[in-house]
Amino acid sequence: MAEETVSAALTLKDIAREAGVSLATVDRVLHNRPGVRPDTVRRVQETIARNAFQPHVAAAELARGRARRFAFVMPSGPNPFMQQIEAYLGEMSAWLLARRLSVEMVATDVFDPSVLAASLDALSGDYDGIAVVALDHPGVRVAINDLVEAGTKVVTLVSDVPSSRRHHYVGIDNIAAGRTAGALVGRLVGQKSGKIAIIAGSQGLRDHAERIFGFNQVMASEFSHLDILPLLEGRDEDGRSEQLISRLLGKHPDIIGLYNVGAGTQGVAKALTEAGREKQIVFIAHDLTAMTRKLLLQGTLDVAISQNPGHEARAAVRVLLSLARNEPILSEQEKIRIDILMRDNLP
Amino acid sequence: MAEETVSAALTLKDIAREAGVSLATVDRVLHNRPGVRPDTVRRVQETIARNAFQPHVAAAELARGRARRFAFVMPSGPNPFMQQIEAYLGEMSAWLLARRLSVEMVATDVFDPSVLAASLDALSGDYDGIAVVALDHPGVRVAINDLVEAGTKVVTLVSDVPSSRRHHYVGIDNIAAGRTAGALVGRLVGQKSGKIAIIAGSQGLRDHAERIFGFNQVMASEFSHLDILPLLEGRDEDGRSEQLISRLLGKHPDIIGLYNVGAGTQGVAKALTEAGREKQIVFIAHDLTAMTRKLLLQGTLDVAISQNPGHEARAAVRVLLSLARNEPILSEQEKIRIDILMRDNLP
DNA sequence: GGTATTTTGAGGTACGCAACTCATTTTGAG
DNA sequence: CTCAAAATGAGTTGCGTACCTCAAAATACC
Repeated sequence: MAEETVSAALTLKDIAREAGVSLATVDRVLHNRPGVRPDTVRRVQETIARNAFQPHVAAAELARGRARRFAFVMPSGPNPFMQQIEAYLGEMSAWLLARRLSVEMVATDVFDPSVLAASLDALSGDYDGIAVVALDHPGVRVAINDLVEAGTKVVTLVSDVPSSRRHHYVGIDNIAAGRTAGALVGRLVGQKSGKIAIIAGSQGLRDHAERIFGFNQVMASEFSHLDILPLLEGRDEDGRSEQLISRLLGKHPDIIGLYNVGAGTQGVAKALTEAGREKQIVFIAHDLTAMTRKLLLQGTLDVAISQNPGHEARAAVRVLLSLARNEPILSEQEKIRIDILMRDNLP
Repeated sequence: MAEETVSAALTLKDIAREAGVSLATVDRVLHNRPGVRPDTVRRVQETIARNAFQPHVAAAELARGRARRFAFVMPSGPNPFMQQIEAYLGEMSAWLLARRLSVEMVATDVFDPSVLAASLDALSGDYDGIAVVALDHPGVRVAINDLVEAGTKVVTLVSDVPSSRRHHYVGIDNIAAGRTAGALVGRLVGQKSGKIAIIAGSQGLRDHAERIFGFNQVMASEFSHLDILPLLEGRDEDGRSEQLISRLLGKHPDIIGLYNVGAGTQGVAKALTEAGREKQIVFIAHDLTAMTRKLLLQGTLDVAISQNPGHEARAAVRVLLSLARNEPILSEQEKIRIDILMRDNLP
């Protein structure tokens, strides 16, 4: 009778034996520690590659002892989107605890570059990884690069700083989001012709500017028969947005579409319903909140374009963890999709 | 100077001390082993709860030694959707290896209840968890229940068997998907009136039947001015679907909307373009493949309703793993969304 | 009361790796 | 060839849990 061939998973010891070196040397190679001849490094790495060896993540985690600390740098003040991210992190607490990970929230004024940069500087050295809702500004870029230089893993969240050396961006392509909004407005107004209104928080916000850009791109190239009204800026405030839209509706009885790029959706909706035109005007906005959900079900809001905040929170944690462990990232998994939410596919 | 308060994570030893029992007893409680007085069990559990203690997953994983084995029971034959799931599992191979997990594919005729049930029976005892694309049939239900009874974790994938004792379902709500399709057709045809065509693989397939149900529901309640043509059955084959649609288009010059419930989208698209009516007719189908992607970009297909196969593959693995570890499941994370994909939000 | 049974304690081993020390060997420069 | 520096080997310890054995204590039963 043949002996049973037990294909037990390989261990570092097996790699050491096969490469003809000691465990200590394999360990040095694996962690880029100095004191190994380039020749030997190659030999060990080849053995690892040939056997498709992966260190047992549980053993590695257990052996390193210290827990990993991550920080989420988020805007201060009451921002529903950010509050959702925080809530989803809370839902993960058992998951985090079982892995001995700690995630701390750091609130700061992310809209002031020097304040944000100072906040980031202050975190240096204390954390293994940092997720930050960042403004794209030279000072912030430098602060991020300093963190990376010091060995901290950095992930930008929701808003990217592409010119920095951050390891990863967790968020959507806002130009594509704007294009999606444009295509939906154009398609949903049907054969009618008329005016399209567009309101944003501010053109100075990178994500808003990008959405507007994508929106205009599609409107110009595919729905040029529609008349786009000049952009309004509502500063993401309900009151101001309502005022602006009310006035606009009064002036233009032939508005058939409305795109709200940023927050303040409640104000916009109020203006629409008070004018009694919520059924005639195609209304598209961003993000799924309790309020936009209600508006979708009522029919006031036709489409909500959304990025899943739960997914973003979890993806940021997973990416930071993979980076800290020197594990490959499942890019498909961590990519944030542009969700088109209508009444019937509400999650 | 005050001593530093090191808040090291709790261990089983700490729980044992605080509960006034030995490590062995805590272990017995934690793993539901017999030989502990109910009174003591409660005391230990309370201590665990009071401290929000979570066993260190890495230590637990390392200590148990044996690797976990999972099986994916999938339809045999060339099914692009299933091939995608397989491909995504392949992308996870490093991730799986690092956790010493093995995932094996088992192809079978999932459309024959007795064959499927026999396949499931044959797997009993060999696996820690099984994900299965299951037919909803009494024989299959029994096979699933037997597996659960024997301690195997079972997850239904894409197609559910709600009456069984499976631990979890990874897939979408197909009624909601049909409703979404209906709402989109209704909205996108605009003010026009005319006929709506609908073609499915077979009404006998549970997912198809559910989508049709949802679709008709919305059409009846909200777009009753549209004339729904009798359902065609294309058996998910391109050739047959093309024939059926060609004939239908010839008979009805006033078709303005078309919903393909199942596969065979290529055939349907061919019939549309050969009739030269791909721009006039709103066309909605399911799933994102290389082909539907092309059709979306061309404008032949207006919307693809999709469930992310990568997400489904990963969610199934994660859920099986969490179940095997007796860990809580992050339900938000594992919920599969109904994706509305248009040209501008293609992933 | 004594005996059988149940419950609990004490302790050990193993899992695979990180991180470290110290001794030894090899290499390279002069 | 000599000596210093670099490279490598050999070994230890500890991480927190699972799983096991055996003895001791507590309890139940008659």
